[in-house]
Amino acid sequence: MTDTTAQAPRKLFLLDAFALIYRAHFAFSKNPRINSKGMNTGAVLGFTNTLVEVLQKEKPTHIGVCFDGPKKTFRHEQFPEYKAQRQAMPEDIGTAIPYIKKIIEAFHIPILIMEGFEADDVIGTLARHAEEHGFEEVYMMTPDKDYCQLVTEKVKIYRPAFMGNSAEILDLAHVLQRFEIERVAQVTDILGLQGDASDNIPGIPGIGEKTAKALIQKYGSVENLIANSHELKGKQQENVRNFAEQGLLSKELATIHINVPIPFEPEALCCSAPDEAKLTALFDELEFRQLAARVLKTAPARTSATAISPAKGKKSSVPTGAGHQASLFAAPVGITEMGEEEADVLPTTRRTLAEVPHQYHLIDSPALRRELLRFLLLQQEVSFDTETTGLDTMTARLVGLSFCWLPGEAYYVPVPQNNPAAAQALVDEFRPFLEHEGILKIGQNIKYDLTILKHYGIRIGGPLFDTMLAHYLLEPDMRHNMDVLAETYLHYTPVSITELIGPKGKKQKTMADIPPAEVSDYACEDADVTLQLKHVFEPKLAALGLLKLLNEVENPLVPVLADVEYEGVRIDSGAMGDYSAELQGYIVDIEKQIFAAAGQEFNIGSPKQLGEILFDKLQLGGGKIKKTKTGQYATGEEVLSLLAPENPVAALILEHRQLTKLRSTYVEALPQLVCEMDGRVHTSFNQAVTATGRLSSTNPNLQNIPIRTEKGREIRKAFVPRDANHVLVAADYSQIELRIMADFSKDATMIEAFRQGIDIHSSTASKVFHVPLETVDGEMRRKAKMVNFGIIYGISAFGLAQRLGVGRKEAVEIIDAYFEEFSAVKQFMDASINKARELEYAETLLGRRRYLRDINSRNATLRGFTERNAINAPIQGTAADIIKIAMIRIHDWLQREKLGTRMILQVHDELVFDAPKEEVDYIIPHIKELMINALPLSVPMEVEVGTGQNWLQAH
DNA sequence: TCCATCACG
DNA sequence: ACGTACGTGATGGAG
Repeated sequence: MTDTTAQAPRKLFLLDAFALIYRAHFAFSKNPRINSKGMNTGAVLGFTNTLVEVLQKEKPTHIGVCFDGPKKTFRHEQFPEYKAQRQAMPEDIGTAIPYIKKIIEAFHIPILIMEGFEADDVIGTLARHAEEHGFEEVYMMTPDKDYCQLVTEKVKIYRPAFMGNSAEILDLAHVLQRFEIERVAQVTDILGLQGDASDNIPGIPGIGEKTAKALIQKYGSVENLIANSHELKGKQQENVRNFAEQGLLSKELATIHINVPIPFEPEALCCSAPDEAKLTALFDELEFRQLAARVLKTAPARTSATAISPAKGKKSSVPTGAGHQASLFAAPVGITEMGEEEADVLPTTRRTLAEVPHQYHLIDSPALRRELLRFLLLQQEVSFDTETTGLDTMTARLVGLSFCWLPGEAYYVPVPQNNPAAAQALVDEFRPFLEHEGILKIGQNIKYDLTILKHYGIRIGGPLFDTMLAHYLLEPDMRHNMDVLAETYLHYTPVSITELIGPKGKKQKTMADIPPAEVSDYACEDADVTLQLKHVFEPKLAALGLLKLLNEVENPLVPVLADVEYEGVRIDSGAMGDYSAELQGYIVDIEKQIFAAAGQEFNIGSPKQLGEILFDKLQLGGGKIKKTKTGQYATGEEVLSLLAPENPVAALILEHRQLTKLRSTYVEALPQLVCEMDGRVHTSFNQAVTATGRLSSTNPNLQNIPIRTEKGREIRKAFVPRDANHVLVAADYSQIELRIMADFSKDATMIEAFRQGIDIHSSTASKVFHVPLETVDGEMRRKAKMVNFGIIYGISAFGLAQRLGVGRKEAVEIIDAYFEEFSAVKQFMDASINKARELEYAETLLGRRRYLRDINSRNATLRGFTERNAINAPIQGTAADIIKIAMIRIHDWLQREKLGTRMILQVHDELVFDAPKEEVDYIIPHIKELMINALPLSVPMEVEVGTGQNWLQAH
């Protein structure tokens, strides 16, 4: 960062022309740009936009555009099938290329082509030359991931911006993290193993992305993997041995060669002013008026696609350590010298504790503890972490607390003696800080710490900031472990827990087995890293307009979920046991019938064996036999239902499936998870896993308890109130997602139906089938219901046809009729996709994003998926936003009113409460009101509430 | 560890 | 020409 040279830094951009042209072309393929002469100008415009943007925004000192050379490359000689699946170049691209070349020339940018080599070889070679010539920054501009193998500290990938979203720079750390490798050269090993369908690189069968990463992590290279194939097991060993050569060839094909005989002439790559006359003529001919205005007049400032909203709340003036006198609390030192704005651009090697200045202190005397507490109470925000004996909050015991309020400086307070009373005493000592309402508490997955401390009678006070949730809003579909976050955003590798407590085993050590002096660095580091992550994430969230969502929804939801989990749900284990026996009786009986029909015994639960019995032995299906993608017979619900008329055994198998599912997943599993202390099950709600903003529930999953079938419903009878003085109260949003669709689309017909309180599926049926509401029959309503679901999911004729069991033609007619009647819905769906194409993300009413980076993919299937996501994600996500707000307000209200009612479950559009009988009549209208008004829409919200002695009754 | 299957919204 | 409804988690079987 200390640049002492007089010369300005040299910055080279190398563009992969064909990759960018293809991407540009397909980005416009859905609504092509045709000029008055009938020419499809999408590719030219997209490419030129990209070029102009990089020139204006990145201001390179040097630039070159590389095209694939003519003739076949050496790769085709090695492997004739190479890129054989590639379709011929679309005609529109063929006509675009001469124009693109002229535009590049008008910009005075050299075009680089080498016969017999592809652009990636040329770019790789030139990038390496440039680095050797001392260029400070070299960017390979391409959407192609193969280039990852070329990335170094100086050479990075520049993934171009498209239509308003910002560009992305992939540096060394990104690449290593993404492929989970140690050296970028191993990218070729990964690609060599897993193959690449688009280039027709075969790879090794049975090895996909996951396996490839794991194998390369273990063996380092394809060659070494083959040499050690004796260590592999079964089919995998067989495949690696049989396809060893194919694997090596694949690696070779994926390897970019950086020894292309091309001279490196920096002067030739120098940027210079464009030939404006030529550009004017070209843009005129192509009818690029806006572009011409941007390029040829003044250089206008680009407006950002997102508004930057200032951070809300108090201007924090965090006391720095400098003013404090105690020697312990010295001046701050940082883990890295990196400023926030540099963090995501700078590639650095990842550093560890030993390489970085820090002051971590073990606080192990009463005097030091008192002093620490005094300082804690002076702060406005503190990150803290609990060290415990395990991850299960119900059984884990506290081992120590760490705190940090200045980067690089942290404090660890161990529990003085290893006993519960000492832990309680320590917690009590720090209670004034922990319960302080004025201090912001920062943590990574802070719900865990809240729950641990709750067992010691602490209710954490003050606002919360969870770095895990902050990152969840920034990158919803990535992982949010602290270690990954530290590597990505701080270029720092924290001490691993394994280093401290040893590998997993039967004699697994816990924190309590390690001397506090050794735990101290680890614990301090966690609090320190968490604080630094907060400082990195906050401005990013502000820039994307996500701070409000974090501070007003996600962070306040944390203590609510902690309470919901802590309360738990009582399960009637006796009833479960009885039902298990009953189910077992049915299962044995059905098994006998199936074996009789099959003429032999076999494992009904094995899709493989079942397929062989049904299709080989019994010859069912009359030739029309479906296979799964792995080549086995498909025996899913759909297939078996089709076979049912042909042979009664199919229906028996379906029934067997249902019963064994109920037994193993619910009836047997749930009682085992009942906590001995209180007779309740305590699920975990994960707030940072779904792509849309919903919660998920694990261990056990209480969001998929059966209800749709009679035998399944029985299970809900075992979900009971805590005691005889309580009842369960269940409150459901009615049709929340369709109401959101009505609000988003402002469709008059749909809004009217909701305002009048008409059954929405009947209403839809009446419109679609053109009959009066009164004459809508069950069958019409059923079909309309499926259509309504389809609307929320981003409808497709094929999908609807499948669900309705009708032909595709009829499905198309129904959809057409729907869009005729609900034209605003159709417009909204189109607009959603168009918006997502520009932004490459979709957002909810509160600004929660889901990135849709494949929305402009040229792979039609992938693009189709992503387009449906563009419609579904805002709807599903807004529903999630709404119920989260309701949960926070209801929890808040129950506390303020000091009521005994407890929220005990959330199931996406339903909340369940365990309520004292005498409170029921009082709480119901309030809960309804709080749910209805959580986020008012232009259509009324409806909430249905029921009560009962078990969850089934409460519906 | 992956796959197929199926439970829920 | 292709292959499709959206979002989850747990299970048993097979490699």
